[in-house]
Amino acid sequence: MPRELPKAYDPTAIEDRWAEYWVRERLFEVPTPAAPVSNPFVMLLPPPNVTGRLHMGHMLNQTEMDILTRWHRMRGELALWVPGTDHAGIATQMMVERQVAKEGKTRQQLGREAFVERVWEWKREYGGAILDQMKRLGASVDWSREYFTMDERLSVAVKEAFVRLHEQGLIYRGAYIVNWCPRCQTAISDLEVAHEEQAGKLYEIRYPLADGSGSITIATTRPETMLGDVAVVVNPTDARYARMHGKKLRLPLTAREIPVLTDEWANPEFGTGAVKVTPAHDPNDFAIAERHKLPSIVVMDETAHMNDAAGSYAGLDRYQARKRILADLEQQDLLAGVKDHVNSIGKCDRCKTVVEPRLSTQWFIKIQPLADKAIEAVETGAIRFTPEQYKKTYFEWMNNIHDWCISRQLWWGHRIPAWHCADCREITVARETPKVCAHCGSAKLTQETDVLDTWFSSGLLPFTVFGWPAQTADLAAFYPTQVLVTGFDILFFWVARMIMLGCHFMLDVPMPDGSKRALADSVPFREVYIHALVRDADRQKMSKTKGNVIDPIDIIQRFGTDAVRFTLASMASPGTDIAFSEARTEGYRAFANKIWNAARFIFMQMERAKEAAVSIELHPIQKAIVVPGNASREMKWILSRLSTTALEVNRALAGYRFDEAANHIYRFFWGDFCDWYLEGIKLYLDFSGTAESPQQTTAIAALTMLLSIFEAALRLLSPFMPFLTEEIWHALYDGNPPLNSIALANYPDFGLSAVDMNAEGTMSMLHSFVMTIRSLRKDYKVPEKQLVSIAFHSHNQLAEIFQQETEWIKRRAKVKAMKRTVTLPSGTNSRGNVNFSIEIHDVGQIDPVALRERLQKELVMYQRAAQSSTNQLDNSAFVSKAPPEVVELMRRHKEEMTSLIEKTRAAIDSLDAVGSR
RNA sequence: GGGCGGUUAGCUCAGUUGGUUAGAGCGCCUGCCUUACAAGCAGGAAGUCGGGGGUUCGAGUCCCUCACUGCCCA
Repeated sequence: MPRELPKAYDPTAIEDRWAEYWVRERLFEVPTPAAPVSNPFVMLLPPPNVTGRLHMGHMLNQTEMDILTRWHRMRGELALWVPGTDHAGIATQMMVERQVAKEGKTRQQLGREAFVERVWEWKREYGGAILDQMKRLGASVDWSREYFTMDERLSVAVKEAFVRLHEQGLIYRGAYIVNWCPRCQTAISDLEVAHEEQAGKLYEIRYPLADGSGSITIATTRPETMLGDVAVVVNPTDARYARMHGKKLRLPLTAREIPVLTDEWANPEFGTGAVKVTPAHDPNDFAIAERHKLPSIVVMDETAHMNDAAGSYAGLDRYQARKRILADLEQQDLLAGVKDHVNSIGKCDRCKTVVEPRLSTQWFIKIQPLADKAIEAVETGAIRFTPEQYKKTYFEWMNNIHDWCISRQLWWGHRIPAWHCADCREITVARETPKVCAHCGSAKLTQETDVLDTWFSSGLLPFTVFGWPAQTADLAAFYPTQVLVTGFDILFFWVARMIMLGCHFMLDVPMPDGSKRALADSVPFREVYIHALVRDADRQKMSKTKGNVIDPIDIIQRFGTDAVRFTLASMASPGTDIAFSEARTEGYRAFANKIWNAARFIFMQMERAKEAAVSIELHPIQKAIVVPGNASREMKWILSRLSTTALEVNRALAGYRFDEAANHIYRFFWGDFCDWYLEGIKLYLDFSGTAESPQQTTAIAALTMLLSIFEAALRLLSPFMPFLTEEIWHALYDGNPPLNSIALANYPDFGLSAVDMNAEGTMSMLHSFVMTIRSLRKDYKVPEKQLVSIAFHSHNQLAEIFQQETEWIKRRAKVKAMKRTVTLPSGTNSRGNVNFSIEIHDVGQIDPVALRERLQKELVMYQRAAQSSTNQLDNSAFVSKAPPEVVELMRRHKEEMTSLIEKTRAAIDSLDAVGSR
């Protein structure tokens, strides 16, 4: 006996239980296959920051991945989804620094070792929060393979990757201008800088010639950097300054003299045409200085305060210094002008502090050789993007790529495996801590203090999680992964870098059979699916400052995980951001409730059967549903609808059309299964007859089919609503299912042969027959419960079907008597289409004005449609050029319109006749 | 400045290679507590597909152009 279900669907009562069950039963763990598996479905979870909390973006991302994984798993493929977290260098360090600050200490006071230990403590305590939230979403990941980017095994791999790149000459160290965040006190990569337009000023400053023969006026947006000026450049073609080439200028506020040089960079159109050169604090100036072999003078420290090189301004922060410098210049009458100017300033992605371009010694990856392979991988189709347009964005970036600054002045992260020699000043890069300097043999070695950019380690994940650099069985079985599902915001940060690093390192790893690996098999994943951003219902980007952040856990508690998952899936159409609406989620909770109640109804019928001592055989997870020889029209129809839906869902999911898949299932479940099938079947579920009476035989057949269809439909829905379907599925088997989980059952896919177009066509005719009667009833104000008599006219074949289904029609349309007429109904109280006409009797009071108005409107619409098809058919070009089936379709359409016009006219006429009586 | 999108019902969005009367959910209107479900049932209203031009027998769909709007990169 199936378990009793509560009357109302309550997700909170079931979801925690199953979420916990799936993890406890280790249902989704995938051991290393003993033998090679063809086309396994392998996917990596984009690791959330270990400091993170689950947000809607994660939920969308994880819902999509879970649907894919569950779908592939149910299709019988090996499906492995690997979860993990990212150590998130800056973010995590910041968090723990704040914690330490509450104790009145700084990380410097603690010292590096003690501080890093504190971070580990923090991670052990709180680091699992986001993955716990993920468990609540029902994500079917393999928890036994959970990774953390700072794990020992992954750290070894990071070290190995660094050393190899260094050996290959692809990592270099040098003093260059980098983006420096004065708050985080570390270098950051170009990608971590967000540029913003801001209203600023353009200051014009006079630099007097040293020989007293005049001055040059330069224009700058950052006067405080002038203390580090080493030259002024003008365009060689700029006649205004021709006489000054090579002369010396006296740099105001300092005791230094700097030359006037010529350089193409100076734009005569911009400002005054003369540009100050501050190589240590501007990337363009740095390039100019390189061309002219100029020195660099750093005038600020790591915190963007002026340093000793800034003379009397030392100690001021950069904005105070600017004020003071401007005041001093003005006092000396050297400030020639101030103009409004919109300039673009770079801010640190993480803390929004204005980035200070700064000359410092950093580690870089020579990126071009890696980028070349990464471009080729996408060009040759070894990696496919969905939506395809992102390919362009990818190429755009890849083709204009710059070397990647990978060193960070942080303590939390993978420390660079390089050692500085105190004696010869050379650097030794090594896998293991070296005893002596590789260059001079000295033992005075100290390890590099910098750590690696977090994205360096995460870029390696697709192979390091499977054991690289060792040639493990996992790596052989699972690399490359199948797909990466992610948002466009980390396309460059992570996706592009995984492609570059994957292609680079994996190309050297032989295939499982020992043969050489091609580029197409070196890629980290074969497909990239990029999803949209989740916005609020007003399409605003969610942000803490705006206060419009929707907390997924909160929304889950109100509507259930299944409803939220379904909302996200149904709105996830590629390339369009999701405006997350609660109204929509409410609608899908109603959908879940609908299915819940369908289950209750079905269980009641099972109960009734049991009471009548009838045993129904429940066929589990069968590949195909067998239609009995004497199957009813409705049975054939619902099976066909299920098959069609399964076909469409499978096709949609293969193309990442989660929205289409979800909508097909929704329409099937509610529109076909509940509205028609479940209502119609009530007619046949009469178990009161004696054993083996026709009545009971029919009932058994009907219930058996009902159960098969419902069970299969649950499987179809399961990847989208795993909790609800798991609950009902277990109840269906009275808590004793053939498998531990519906998620392990196979996914419905009955093939094209199971589609019965004839049955679908006939049923839709019957449906429109019933709907026409209902519509007439409403038009003629027949009370809801009152039965009516009808007369109908139709061509022979269809009329026979209507007659065969008399009982069904009577019940569905509240009809007491149904009569077939040989001729068309006279027109009174009648409606119809090209296939049939129906006249109802026992009508109530009508609103002739409103009805007439509506009929008149319909008439106009039909006439317009008829006219347009007549025009087309009269056009010889159309008839000769359009495909014959289109022409034929148009003919039929015209016929149909003509018939509708006639019938609508007749209805109007009869209405007028009634009115005039 | 360079690049990529979007504009379809009151709202949020679908609309495959051009082809009948452009669809869905929510909302709205009307009537129903029909014993699975009022988180429901039944019926209904609602769009000159951003403007203009072009290609075509035929354009929401292809091309040009304008307007508005979003994002990415510099």
